[in-house]
Amino acid sequence: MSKYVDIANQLITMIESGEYRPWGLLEGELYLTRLFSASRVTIRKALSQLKDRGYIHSRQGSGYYVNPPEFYKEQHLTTLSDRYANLNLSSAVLEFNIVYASEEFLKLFHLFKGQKLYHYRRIRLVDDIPVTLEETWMPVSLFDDFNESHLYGSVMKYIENRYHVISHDFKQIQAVALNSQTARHLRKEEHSLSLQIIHKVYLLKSVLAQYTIETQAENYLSALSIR
Amino acid sequence: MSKYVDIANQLITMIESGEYRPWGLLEGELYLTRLFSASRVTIRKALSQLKDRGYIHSRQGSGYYVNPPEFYKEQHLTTLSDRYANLNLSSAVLEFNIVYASEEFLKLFHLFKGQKLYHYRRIRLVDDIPVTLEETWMPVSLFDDFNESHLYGSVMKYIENRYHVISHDFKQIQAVALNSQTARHLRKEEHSLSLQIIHKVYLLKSVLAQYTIETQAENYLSALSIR
DNA sequence: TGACATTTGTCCGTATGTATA
DNA sequence: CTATACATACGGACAAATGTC
Repeated sequence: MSKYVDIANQLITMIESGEYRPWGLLEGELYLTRLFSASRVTIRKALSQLKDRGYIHSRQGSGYYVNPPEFYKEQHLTTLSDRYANLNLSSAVLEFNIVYASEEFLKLFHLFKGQKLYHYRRIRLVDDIPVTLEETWMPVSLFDDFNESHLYGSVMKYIENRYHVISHDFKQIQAVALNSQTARHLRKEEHSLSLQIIHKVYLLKSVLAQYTIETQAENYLSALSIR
Repeated sequence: MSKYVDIANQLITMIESGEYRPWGLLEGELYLTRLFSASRVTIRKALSQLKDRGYIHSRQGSGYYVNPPEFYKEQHLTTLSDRYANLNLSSAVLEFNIVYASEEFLKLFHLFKGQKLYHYRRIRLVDDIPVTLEETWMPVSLFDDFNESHLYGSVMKYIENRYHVISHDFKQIQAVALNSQTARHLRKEEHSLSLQIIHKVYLLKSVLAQYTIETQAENYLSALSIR
């Protein structure tokens, strides 16, 4: 682990422990260089991570300020396992099979006719409350040792361990009305509105490793931009 | 304008002109330091901007790669004026008035009973096609010279010129079904699904300057995360 | 497999610019 | 006006990953 990541994590722990008031002032760069025995460049890199993740913001000539929890705590637009890090995340598998790729998927995954895809649907639960339903397709040719047992953990982590390179996660968000089956799985009313996030997970270059449709139980996501 | 922003803009122009194939290799840091007569730190800062905005990604030991246009061209989750920069953006004002703040708004804006809010609804059009309907509230006490003429340009820019500090834009996204009036304004079918983005724009500390409900005409947004 | 050059990533010290209080 | 604090920029060194011979 690099030094700035380590420092960033320590600062995040401090902030999440409630050590600072929302909108309150964080220690300055000079103080932090001494506290962590690091150069100013390294401290600034750590602080920049905290900015990107919504924990703090800064004003030239003034200082670093701690953001209120809603800016970093809520349903953010990242991967699911990231969103629910440190939480009691589990899975219920609804379906796992191997299918022939349709015309669209052949093109999307750059496969040849007759090649196959893993296909699964699973519910992700936090503290036994359903938060999303995922439907995913992945090329069999890329993952020869993939099986149902992987669905009970993080599939992203499996892909990372397998290839050591996930370059992109491209997401599109859209509004949907839940059909009766999905609503039942997510314990919502039929026809209630929610958000769907379509993920395209790439390995290298244009190699698409996973196509996922993630249907949320809750009808909101949050994001933050800072100057 | 700082040097790295200038370099970043030049690189973006190069990429958008189609000078590179999607997934193709960008020149290396060393080459760019010579091309722009800048230090490696400055080049890296410029490249880091491009990464954050979805234009490129990098791999240690290998190089910088140009992303396909869908990663940066589409409806991204930023401010509207940012999303449609360089486009022919115009406004149609539906309503502009001054109202007493409700209980909720008094609390949200930290106002005292009896204080007032500007309230407006406007349609934003790109090439005369409606893209969003905005409904906004802003405290009169913060903006004594605000009037309807400002609604035909960027209100964000007006706020920035007025106070020189916008610290945060906190956004929440939710799915909605368009009511008949909104659907008509956005030229969509009644009850069609779309996305709503609720913006809270902050000045300094906890000073909320604007609360906006932005209803999109199109039912999608995109985002990108990169390792 | 191993050695090597290349390229990005991390880290340090230092100087100067600029906004804030 | 001045001190403080963040922002930008330079130069240099070494680490780590990659691609190739």
